[in-house]
Amino acid sequence: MSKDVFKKCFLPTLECGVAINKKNSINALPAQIDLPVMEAGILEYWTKNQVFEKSVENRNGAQRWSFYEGPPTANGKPGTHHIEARVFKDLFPRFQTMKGKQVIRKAGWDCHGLPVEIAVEKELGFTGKADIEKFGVAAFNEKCKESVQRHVTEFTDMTKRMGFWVDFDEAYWTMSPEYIESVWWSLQQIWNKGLLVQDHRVAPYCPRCGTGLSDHELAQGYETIKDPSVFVRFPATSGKLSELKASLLVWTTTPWTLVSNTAVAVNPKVEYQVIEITVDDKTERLVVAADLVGVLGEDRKVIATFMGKELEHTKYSKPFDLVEIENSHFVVLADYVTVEDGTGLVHQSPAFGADDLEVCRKYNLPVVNPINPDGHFKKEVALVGGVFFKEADKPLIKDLKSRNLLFKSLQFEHSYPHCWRCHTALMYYAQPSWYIKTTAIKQDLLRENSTTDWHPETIKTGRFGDWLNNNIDWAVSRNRYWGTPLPIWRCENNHEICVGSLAELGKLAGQELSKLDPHRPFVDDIKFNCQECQTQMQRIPEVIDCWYDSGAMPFAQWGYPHRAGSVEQFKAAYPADFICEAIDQTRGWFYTLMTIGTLVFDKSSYKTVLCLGHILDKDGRKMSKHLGNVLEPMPLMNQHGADAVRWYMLAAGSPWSARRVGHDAITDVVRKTLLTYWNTISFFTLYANAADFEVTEISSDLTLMDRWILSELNKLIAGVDLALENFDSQLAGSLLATFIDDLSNWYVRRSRRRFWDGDPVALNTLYFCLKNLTLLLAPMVPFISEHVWQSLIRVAQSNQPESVHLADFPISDAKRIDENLSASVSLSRRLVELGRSARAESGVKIRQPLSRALVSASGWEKISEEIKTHIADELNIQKLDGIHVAEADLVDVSVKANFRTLGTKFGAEVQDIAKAITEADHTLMVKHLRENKSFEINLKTASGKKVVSIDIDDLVVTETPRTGWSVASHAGESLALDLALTPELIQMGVVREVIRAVQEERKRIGLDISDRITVNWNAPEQIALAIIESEAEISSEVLATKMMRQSKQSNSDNELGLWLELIKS
RNA sequence: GGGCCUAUAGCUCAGCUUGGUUAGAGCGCUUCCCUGAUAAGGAAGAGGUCUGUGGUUCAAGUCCACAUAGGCCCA
Repeated sequence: MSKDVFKKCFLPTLECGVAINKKNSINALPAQIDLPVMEAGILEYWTKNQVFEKSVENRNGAQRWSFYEGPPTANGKPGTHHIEARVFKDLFPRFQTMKGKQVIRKAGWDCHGLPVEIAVEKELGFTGKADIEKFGVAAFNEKCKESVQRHVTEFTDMTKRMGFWVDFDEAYWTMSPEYIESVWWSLQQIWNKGLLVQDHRVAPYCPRCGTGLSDHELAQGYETIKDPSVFVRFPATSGKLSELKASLLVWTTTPWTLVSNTAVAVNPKVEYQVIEITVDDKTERLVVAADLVGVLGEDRKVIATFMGKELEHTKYSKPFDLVEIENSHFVVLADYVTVEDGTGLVHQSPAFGADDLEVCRKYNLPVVNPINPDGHFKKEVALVGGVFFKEADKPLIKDLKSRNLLFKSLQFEHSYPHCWRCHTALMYYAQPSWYIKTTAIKQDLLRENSTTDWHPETIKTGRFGDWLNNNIDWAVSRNRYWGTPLPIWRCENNHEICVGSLAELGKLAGQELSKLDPHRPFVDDIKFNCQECQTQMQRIPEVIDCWYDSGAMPFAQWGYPHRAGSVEQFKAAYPADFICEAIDQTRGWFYTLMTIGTLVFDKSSYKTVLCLGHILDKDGRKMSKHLGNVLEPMPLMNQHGADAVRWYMLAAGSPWSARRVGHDAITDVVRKTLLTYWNTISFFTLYANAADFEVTEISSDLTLMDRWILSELNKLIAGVDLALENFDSQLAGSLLATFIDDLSNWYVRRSRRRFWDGDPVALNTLYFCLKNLTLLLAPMVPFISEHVWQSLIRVAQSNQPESVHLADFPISDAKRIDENLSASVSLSRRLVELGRSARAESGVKIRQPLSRALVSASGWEKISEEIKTHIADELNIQKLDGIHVAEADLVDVSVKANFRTLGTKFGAEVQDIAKAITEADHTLMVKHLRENKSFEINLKTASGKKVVSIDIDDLVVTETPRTGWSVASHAGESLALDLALTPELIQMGVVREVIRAVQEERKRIGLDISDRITVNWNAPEQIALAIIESEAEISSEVLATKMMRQSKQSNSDNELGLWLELIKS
């Protein structure tokens, strides 16, 4: 069907909400469906009727289920990974809404930060901060703002297309003045607690560009280079090491940092040895970790052994005397020191190493930095003054050698970060920076994490728990332009004040500032006098980490506490019942959200978190522009349909494990599940239309098949509900797919005749199943379920809600669940499979009736006559019997040990028992067991003879007739077909062939399923006799009012030699 | 370099919590069958060193250790 045709038959139904045909009965829906076209219509319907808005309003006064939208950074085009998170962010709010909760969904946009700045710099062709300053901060920030707005449009389009319901009109923007004010307020709270402080921080820094680099920039610029690696002697000058005349042996790959050497770190728990070696007749003593003495060569002697902690405060003579460093040069203890490479003694230069800085700070050691921000040693430094840091290695090594301090020098190949813009080797460089002292609230964070519900659970104590346990203070300031300005003003005498709102700032400055753009450079222009010393205060230059912005969204999205009504809005939604992002957010948003919540409110911002795995390309690699394997979301949805993509993300794999995405994979799941569902809908409408079906209560005279499918349906409702409560969309998906298969390929298949006959009970049962199935599918595949709701459910029941998404989630009726029936039907389906297998094996077509089959299976006795009829009918067999009716000596019995039961009973003896069972006379053993319930086995064991008793459950028994039968068996169940044919059976086979031929002809010439016909026919004599004899049966099957043999007509070339002509009567 | 996650059929994935002797599903492939849901459905077959190596156990895809590869985060 073409898309245009489809639109025609689809849209009118939607427009008026009722069927087009005048009887107000159900329309037959086409068997094919074009998902993308259908979805366009649904999107229109939702917008026009404000269905999303209504789904929220409908739950006014209901229990709140709070969802926080993690704002995407609008610094580029949305990718397929953005769909992934958004599918899950949509599913659970829809589900909870249907369950009766109110779920307010506020969109959000993360606007600030280096990623945006870099994108703009690229656009403008900038290479560094100097270009930005030249261009002007105001103009640059304006460009950033424009860039954000441009990309937000693309995100909005994608989000709407995929059916993610979120409120864009009320979206929060982290760059809006009221958002920034709210962030300021929270920073002031933290400031007031004394947890926002300025400190030195060692960060990767490009000396050429004059700027620090973010981690994400760092990751782009690793290059493999060769560096010198030197082992240097630091002679001890105090304590036992000095008495032993030993030198500390220190290893480093950055000799240039030795100029500012401040201390040597050892691990307190590692064993160190004083080793005496002799090289070229010179004997010396060196200190290295016991595990690393290998670096000293083979010829060595242990003089003394110390634990690292015993060496603390041992003084040594410093390697260079080029800069002044007071109260320093002794051994310090640090847990991070390892014995994996080097010597186990680590040179400390706090200006150039984050670990070094942290360790030295504990010992109150000074931070000395002999290098200018341009990467060159300060002019006044002897030997290397004015030299670029990387160039200083050579002269320094030469100098060490001349003073006999160099023990060994090698070349060392490793990957080292370079500036991704100019390829200059980066320095780790100490810069003043603002910190939030998160280490001070570490215990609170661990407490909050312990009550957080993580999915999957391993993250809680694993990745996230580890991260919290190793928590370091949050370096929150950035020396950049496009970000929330840090609201701290400082005077000449270093008095500082942290401002919490524009009103407060206005008061301080004595001017009306409520309309001030709080961004740079405007905010930098606000100056006022210090209240303590009256000198001028001006804002410090830094902006804050954009991760703080997004982590502040629980309150900042409402403009809390400044905006009117924000206090109530915040309280009603804090903490969130649900947040959901991919795993890379453990140290990102998951962390900042919990940390800011705990800092400001002493309570984490979320109760439950779903942590998704990443999606990968079809070859298992991550998607990146660099590799060119990115799947664009819009074309993906326009090709397969948003529902198809959604179903794939939700159901084809676990939410929390990484998954591959490719076109073929999506096509597969759609064909299998969504189209089967649609086909069943289409099948139903075909017969409901023909029968003028009307919905009624579930009838009391249900058939066994009806009771079975209703039992399965109620199990499904309970199962899907539980799975979705546990955020396990894969389980929900597989339960739904199994039910769709049960419904389509067993219930409908086995009940076809009832549908042909327009049986209202069957139609009503199927309708009830489809309606509930549609409700269950609605949160996962909102488009096709809405389409079915509009074109079937609301047509059949005009009193139903105007959208499936305004309906309530079904409630499972435990009274309708019948586990015994379920087990029986399940067995019957396995037996049918065996029967088909036996048919295929023997080459006797199913169209050829057979007289009898024998069944051997546990549970067979409990199977009702009605189910037996279904098996017989499906296999075209006249009579089914249990194997017990056969003469015992005609039956083969084979027996295998059931290890599961035997193993638990007998443990280690199980192998001997299994052997004894195999060797026993199976026929006798089974006979004995059936009569006496137990059977004794004589075992020969190492310790002598032993008798053990087994029962029938310890065996897997397979019984099969010995001769003249076609047998199929599996796992202890078997079915045997009696292949003997009689003339009567053969004639019945012929009749079936004829009926099939007529039906095929009916379809070929395009008759409607209810058209009555006259059949003109001819056939060879033997076939003709059979036809004449069974004329009544054939007529009724093919809706013939008359059957007339036309003996003059010649035989056709079909298998029977049958000639047919059908005339519509 | 460290931590965590993943590895099962040609492809996409279940199964592992709670070990049981013939490891499943769908798609794809081959050969058949069925025929008023028919561009659907069914059966059989080919296709698996359950990444590898050790260990625990009567028994390991499943539990443990190590290794390899990929992913994520951190250095």
